[in-house]
Amino acid sequence: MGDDTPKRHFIQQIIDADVASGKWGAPGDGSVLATRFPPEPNGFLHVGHAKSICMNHGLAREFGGRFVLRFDDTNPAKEEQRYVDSIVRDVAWLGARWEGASEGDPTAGVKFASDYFGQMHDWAVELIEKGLAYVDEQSADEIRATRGSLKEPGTPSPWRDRPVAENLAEFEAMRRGEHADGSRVLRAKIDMASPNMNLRDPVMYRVVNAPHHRTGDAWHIYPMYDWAHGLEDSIEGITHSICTLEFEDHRPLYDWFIDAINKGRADADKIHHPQQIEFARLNPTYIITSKRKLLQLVEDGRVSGWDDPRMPTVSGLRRRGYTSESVRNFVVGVGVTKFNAMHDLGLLEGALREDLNTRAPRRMGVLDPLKVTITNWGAHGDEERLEDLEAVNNPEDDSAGTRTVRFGKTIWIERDDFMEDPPKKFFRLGPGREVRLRSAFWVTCHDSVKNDAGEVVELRCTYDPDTRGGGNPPPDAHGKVRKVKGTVHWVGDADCVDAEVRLFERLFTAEKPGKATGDPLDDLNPDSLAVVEHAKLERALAEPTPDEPDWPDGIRRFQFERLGYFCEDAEASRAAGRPVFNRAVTLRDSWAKEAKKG
RNA sequence: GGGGGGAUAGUGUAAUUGGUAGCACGACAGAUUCUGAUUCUGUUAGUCUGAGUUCAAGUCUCAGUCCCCCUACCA
Repeated sequence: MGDDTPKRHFIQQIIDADVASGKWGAPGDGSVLATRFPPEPNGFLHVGHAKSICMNHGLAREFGGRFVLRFDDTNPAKEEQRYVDSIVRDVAWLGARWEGASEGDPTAGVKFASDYFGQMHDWAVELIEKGLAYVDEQSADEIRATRGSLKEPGTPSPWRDRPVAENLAEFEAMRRGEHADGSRVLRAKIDMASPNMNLRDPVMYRVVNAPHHRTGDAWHIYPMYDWAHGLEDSIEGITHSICTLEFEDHRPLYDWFIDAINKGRADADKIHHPQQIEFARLNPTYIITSKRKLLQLVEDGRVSGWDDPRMPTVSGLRRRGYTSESVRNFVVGVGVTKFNAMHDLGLLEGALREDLNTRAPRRMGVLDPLKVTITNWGAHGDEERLEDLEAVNNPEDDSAGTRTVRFGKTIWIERDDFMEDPPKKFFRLGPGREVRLRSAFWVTCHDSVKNDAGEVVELRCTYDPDTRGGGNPPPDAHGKVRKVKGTVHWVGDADCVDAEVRLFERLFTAEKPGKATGDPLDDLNPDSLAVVEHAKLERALAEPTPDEPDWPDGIRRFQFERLGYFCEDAEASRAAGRPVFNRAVTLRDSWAKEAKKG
């Protein structure tokens, strides 16, 4: 305590003890550790999966062990190749390198449960032969009805005690596709009276006469999760099979199946028995992670797709401008426990700001442009004159260098940065007030021009040539130095590009979407997307410049000074034929807080 | 009238397994600042309840309370 020993979460502590005792190999040899990420290819990955990926991969890396990426593709009805492709891409983007990964081939080394169907089938036959499994001909409804309830035991199936030979023959018929979907299942013979529902003769195989995205029509039976999962782990030599809390009740079954296979075998022939460990899933505020609800958002057109920048999907976060580093920092910061927590979404946003603050080049952009005419510019007949000024790219990183911004008679500032009748604490432009234009000059507002509707459409200001570069002017005759309270961003009219900027807010207005009515969609934020059609950005933003960092994912990210962090939406830019930027997150804004107080 | 898990400042997470309850985020106040950003400093606030064991309990015992999960041929 008080020292800098790293905090070890409970799973690390379990592994520490296992490595020390040599549970899986020689004592002290961490290379025997093996973890896995086992997604079902039936949807897109979201932040919650990111936690699992980072933890499993991080553990393997920390101990020098193995990390396996394995698809749990045991249900052909719901699974598709396109999900495999997106998941592989997302896992790689998050920075997790799985065993067998290679630069050239995205799916190199990726494992599939379907590759083990043959082995699983043989083991199932073994259980039948041991009298530990039987083919049940009851319908799904009958099975459900006879399973009992939480407080009452179930009743045994009439098929429970049929002869081994018959079971073998029936199972073989199922496999060959001689039975209709739903007509038969293979069940483990455990205990219909168990207080743990999972042990009431769970289904191991069901008949599905449908093509599988990888095995085609080779199979007519498909294994259930409980039967398959531990076997997949066993085959791959997984030592610590880490899953979420709701599988705690399944652990006895996980162990039962492996023990059943090992029953009667000599020690040398026993299959590997991994340890299942459960942890609490990630549960950020203002977010939903239900695949069903996420799908509904997409299908109802509430968002533009799975990768809409407002979506909590990995692809959404990526398009929003999140870095994989920030996502990783967020999930490790949240910790690993068995407590059902609520994670403040502000932590995710903060992780992004923290990362981008040090890395993102600064640029200037005006979202809601207000014209400013410098009335004393060109007082000697050179009104067209433009002046190049040097602006620092990143005050947090000297190596980021500087760039040139071009100043002239007409410039644009943010409409918010002017008030006709400003309160005392407003440090920006107002009648008679002086501010600094970032990296440029100090200007004083003398006059504003209104349109017929009474809206201010132009500011007429003078500039002070002695403040070139933005620095303080020389002291006056009495040695007094003029001060200015505020600095505002701007773009020069002669040196800006027209762009579309998309501003995102949280997708939901409630901390726990759906808490009030049961339907998260009732808490949708109607203002989660605001499109700025005509922002004016400094020219450097239009095309990549050599002074920009090499982002590993190729996504250009910037801080628009005083506004927030933005990334280029390359796809949308191409489609629009002009730059399109997405706002990832705003800067912290203590003025907005102050202004709200009144 | 079942089974499985969990409870430490507002939020999240530690506490050498019985020995000074710490960290991060937030909030608040101040300093610095060519971004009302960043950075820095300070303040704030906690062991679910009640008994018990002990010199000493977040930690051990007992009894409660509250929360989450479990009745798919999904994973």
